[in-house]
Amino acid sequence: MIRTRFAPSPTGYLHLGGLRTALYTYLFAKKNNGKFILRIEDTDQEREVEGAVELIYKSLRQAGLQYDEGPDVGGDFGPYIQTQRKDSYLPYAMQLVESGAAYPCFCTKEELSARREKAEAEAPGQWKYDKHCLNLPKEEALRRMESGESFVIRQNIPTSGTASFEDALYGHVEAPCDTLDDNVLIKADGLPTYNFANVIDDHLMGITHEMRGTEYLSSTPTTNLLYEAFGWETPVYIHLSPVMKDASRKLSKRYGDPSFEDLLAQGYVRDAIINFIALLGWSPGDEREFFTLPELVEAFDLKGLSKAPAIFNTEKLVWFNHEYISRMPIEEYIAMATPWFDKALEGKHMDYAFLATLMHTRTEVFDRVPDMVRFLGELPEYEIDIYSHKKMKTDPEISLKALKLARPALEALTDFSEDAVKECLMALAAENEMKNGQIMWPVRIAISGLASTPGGATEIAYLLGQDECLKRIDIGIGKLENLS
RNA sequence: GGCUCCAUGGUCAAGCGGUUAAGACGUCGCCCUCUCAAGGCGAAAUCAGGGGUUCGAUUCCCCUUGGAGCUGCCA
Repeated sequence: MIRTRFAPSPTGYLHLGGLRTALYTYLFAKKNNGKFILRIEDTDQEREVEGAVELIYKSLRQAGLQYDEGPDVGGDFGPYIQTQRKDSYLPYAMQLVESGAAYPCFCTKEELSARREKAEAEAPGQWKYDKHCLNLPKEEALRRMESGESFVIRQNIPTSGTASFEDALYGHVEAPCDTLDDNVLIKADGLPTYNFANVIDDHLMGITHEMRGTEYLSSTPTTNLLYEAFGWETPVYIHLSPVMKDASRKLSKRYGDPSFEDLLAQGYVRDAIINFIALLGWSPGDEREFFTLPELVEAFDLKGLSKAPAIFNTEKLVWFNHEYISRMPIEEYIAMATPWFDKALEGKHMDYAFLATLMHTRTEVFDRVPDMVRFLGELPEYEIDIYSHKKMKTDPEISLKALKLARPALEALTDFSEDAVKECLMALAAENEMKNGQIMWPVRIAISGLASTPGGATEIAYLLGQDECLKRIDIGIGKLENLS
């Protein structure tokens, strides 16, 4: 039975790189009929952010990545929050101390930094812990530990040879032991470090495949030594390349890059985000590009994972979002768009269902909707030069003529439906031997005040209603008459 | 500095010794059209550089260059 885990630290919101790691971890488990587990790694109490754990639950749920075991859903291998497993780590560390794979260290931070400073002066960048406490007599060490003296437990890395592991993606990775440091396993506060907690918990929770970011690639030979020291079977390692903002920066909150929640709030739809994220660093191997979550489960394969970092390209996300929005049923669109319509048209009566038909295929991201429809609520200021359009063969003079023709014709209409307006305006063009565009363009400009709009003159006229249309046409006529 | 990893168009990427080097986004052009979108058609654009190995390298090896990560009592 395959078991994978997503193990975030509660240090803030779920960023997109984290979301992608969670996604792949979920997909791999589900593809293989395995279990997907959530574990909270909160051993760094200082960095913990209030409410971050709940945010992780919420984001994962919103993303549709339901975990089979986790803090808020239970499971047979709990607790799933590391601080709640606090007491289970030290005995394992002591087991290592017993076998010589680890040792207690009483060096204070002050002593350490003094020695480090001195060493740096002689050989810059060469400092490693000097194994100062390694040779303390065992009895003395135990006595000092029991006396309540502050201590940490360090991993005893061999001074020669190499440490290595096999990665499903990167293959054989090895590092010379003499470049590795005697890492702290148990901190002075009694809590384990990431590297140690991870080994213990993954083993205890029966994790078979360890998927995580490449930032752990170079520390894995070291931690793999721990598995060997315990005599435990190692999981399959699968390191995932990072999601970048540009060629040299990772996506990060510090530079204002959006989180999953931010994207949702901006009006990106969940499935579009997931679809896009899935394809950032993974390829199905064929030319499909639209996937629902179940389809991703079906298609997912480790072989499609990319080793190189992928740059988060917002334009493509926007494209995906547009596609997903265009494909959603109109009812769903209306429901999603209404709050955004309200934002720009508050208080105005308007046929939202009709407006939705215009906006449906024109919506890329919902937060762009208000600016697109605002002109319906209030006629924007505009320059008369937008009445001129070469291809439509219009200029201010023709426009004035068109508006003067359209004004009474529209006023005479008793049915102001879109079809009726269209019929009326088309007839007008024909009667006066004008091109359709020579009527339509000026009318649209007059009633919208914009060079480009969602929908044409007749659709906008219907939405605005007869009175508002005539008012706006009068304004247009006024502007054009003032010209001459 | 040391160690580890990575490298196909602007971006995501297919390719896994012989291809006209897919596809998508974006860009540009044309068509359609009452504007804008949408849609249709088309175009430009990639194997970082240098050595090998081989009959033949985008593909395998080495070096250089560039980038990333680690080098914390952070994860």
